[in-house]
This record gives sequence, structure tokens and C-alpha cells, in this order.
Amino acid sequence: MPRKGLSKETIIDAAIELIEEQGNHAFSLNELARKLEIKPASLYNHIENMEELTGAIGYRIGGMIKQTELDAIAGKSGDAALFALCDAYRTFAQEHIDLYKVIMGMQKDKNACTEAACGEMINPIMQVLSNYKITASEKMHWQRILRAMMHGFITHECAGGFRHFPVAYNETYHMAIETISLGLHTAEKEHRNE
Amino acid sequence: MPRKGLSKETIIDAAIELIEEQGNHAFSLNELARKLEIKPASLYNHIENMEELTGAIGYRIGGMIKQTELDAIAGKSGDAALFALCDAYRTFAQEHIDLYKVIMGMQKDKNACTEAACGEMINPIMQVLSNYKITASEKMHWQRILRAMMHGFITHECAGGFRHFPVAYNETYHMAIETISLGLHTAEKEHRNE
DNA sequence: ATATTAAACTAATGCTATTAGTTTTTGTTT
DNA sequence: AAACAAAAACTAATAGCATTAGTTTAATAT
Repeated sequence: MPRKGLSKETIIDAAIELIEEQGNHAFSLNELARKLEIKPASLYNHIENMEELTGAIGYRIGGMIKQTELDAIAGKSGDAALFALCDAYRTFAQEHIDLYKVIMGMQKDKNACTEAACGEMINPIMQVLSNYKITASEKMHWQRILRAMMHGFITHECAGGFRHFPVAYNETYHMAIETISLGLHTAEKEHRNE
Repeated sequence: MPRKGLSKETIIDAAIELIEEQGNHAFSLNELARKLEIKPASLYNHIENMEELTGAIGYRIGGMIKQTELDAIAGKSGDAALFALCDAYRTFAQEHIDLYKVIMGMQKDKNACTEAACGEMINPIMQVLSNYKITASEKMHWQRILRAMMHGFITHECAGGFRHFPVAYNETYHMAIETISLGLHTAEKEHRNE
């Protein structure tokens, strides 16, 4: 029954291509329809509405980040894996800044999609944290801390929120990871003294 | 010359009131004009455009957060001041979540306003960091780390990005601050050994 | 061949920010 | 007090947005 080989997945493909080509700002259902050579209204045969589509795009981007992280930590362990993961995350955001802004935009409206998109990115982090001798609940906490730090850093960095002082962004990011590493090792030590 | 006592400041006042009453989502120039009892087009006698207005609102919110932080750290020093500041920041975001979302939205478009809004919030943080014996450039780095962590945490928390695991948000936040405190104290120690 | 149905279409709605041009009001100057 | 200048309101229009209802097309299944 499909006149073109159109599906939700191919629509998301096109959307991501569009965002990377024209920028997050230029993205709209009109523009997406033009790219797919259909009329805007026809999109509603495949998607619920804009919010759902955005969520699906965000989920896809989450998956891309997850894969990038997995590739980065492959064969590594301990602090090396930690640093590799954090660097990979930031590099992805820098190289696909318009895609990352989709995730930024989603966070304004709390919905199930945001939860799902974030869920994608948790797995590699938990894998990295498994190298540290901490409890299961500690792992849940540190996973949050890592994600908060990485996301907060990137949003500030790319919005100009860090421009006020003349010190290198790379160095700050490195210090932040170092700090988390220190915290993790301290937690390990405390368990040894119990 | 003003027919009503309208100015850029009173418009921002009304905008903030509107956002707190109706939510960030319902905010528009139409709604703002209705509240001020003028026609939407008349707003352009006072503002450049939507982006500039949003920036001005963000700047104002930045000032509110700054004041909240200053109040929170008054009379405190060291780690007590650090914890008080971080708690005040998060509490403000929770109690004025729709205002905080304005800042979240601004970060998608890099502009001078974002830089200015963030600039407002730096002062109290630098004040807190002055209690630690670290170098000037270290202070610049730690200021960024603190802001990244706080902002990243709040965006995730309020968007549902932390829902995956059954551990308390408060505890995670506390651990994050503790970690930064540990990092600061470690930096102090390293200077003593030089 | 016929019936079914997904997926396209057209057309319209009501929202958004924004611009141009006009009128009203107010404060200043003659 | 009368005239002028300018700020700030207005009306009217535009182009874009997401979205809905109703209709037609085209491909598949019977």
C-alpha cells in the first residue's frame, strides 16, 4: 500500500539528514515533507504529531550516542574507559551540534520520549562504572552525576555560557572528569575500610 | 509620551508573571499583549523581536537566581557556603520551573543574551570559591564545573532523565556537591605540597 | 475483476512572529 | 494658548507553523 517506501524509520532518517544539513533551526514538517517529496499533511499517516516525531528523533540520537560511547570504551577499563566515554560524548555533541540541540529542546517538555532517549545512553556508562568497586545503588548515583556533568558542560559550552573567563574548555572538562574519578576512587577506598 | 506606563522593564515584569501563571508553554507575544491590554504589534515599540525579549527575560531570571544565591550564602563560608549555594540554585529551579525552562530554551540559540544571563550567576559562585585556597585560573575552571553540574542535574531531573533507577534525587545531588568539595580540597592540598 | 485499505492529496483553520502605514496622545516649544 | 514633534498606540496584512477533515489514488488481497 505504500506509494513511496515511506515508514516511520525512513522519516526519521530524513529528519536527521535535514537537521544536519540545514540546522536544527530550519527543521519543520514543511521542510521535512519537501525533502520527502510529499505534502506536509501526508506525514500524519506515519507520525502522531510533532512532539512524538521529535521524541523519536531524540531516541534515535540517543542510540547514536550510545554506539559512539560503546565504540570509544571498547577494550578499555578503569579511568581510561571513563575518560574515553566522556570525551566521546562531548566530541559527538560538538560534531553533531544540531542533533544535540534536539535533545536540549526535548528537555523543556517532560515526556516519556526524553526518558527513553536518556535510557539509551545509560548502558555504556553503567558498563564503565562496573570497573569500580562500588555498590549497585552507588552506580545509579554516579551514572546520574556523570550524565549531569557532561550534559551541563556541553550546553554551557555551546551556548556561550563559559565565555567569561580565558581558560581553555578542554582543560575544564578534563578537570571535571578527574574530579569524578577521584570521587569514585574515594568511594572504593571507603568500602575497603568497612 | 507613553500612553500607559509601559517600558521594557514593565514588559519583562509582565512576561515573567505570565510565564509563572500560565506556564512557559503558553507564553507568546499575543498572550503578553493581552495581559498588558495592548495589541501584539504595539510590543515592537519597546522590544526588538522575540529573541531579544527572551534574552532580556533570561537575563532577569539570571539576576533572580544570583540574588537567591547571595541570600543563601550570606554569613557562610567553606563547604557550608558551597552546599548552601547549590541547594539554593536547585530549589529556585524547582520552585520556578517555568522560568528555568526559559533559560533552557535560550541555550539552543547561542547569543550574547545567554552569555549575559549566565554572567549574572557567576558572581556568587566566585564568592564561594574564594574561600578555597586555589589559584585564580583554577577558580575559573571550578566555577564552570559547578555550573555545568547544577544545570545538567536540573535539566535531567525535571525532564524525567533520571527516572530509570530507584535512588533519591536529593542524595545524588548531595553526592555531586560532595565530589566537587573533595576535588576543591584536593586542589588545596596539592598547593600546600609545592 | 473487485473490494479493501494505506497513503497520498486538497483545502481550510487558527496559531505564531513580524512589518508597513496610520492615528492618537502626550510633552515640549513657540 | 497653539503648534509641533515624537513616542506609542492602532489597523491591516504577510508568511510561516502544526494540525484536521474530507477526498482521491494506488497497491494489495480476495
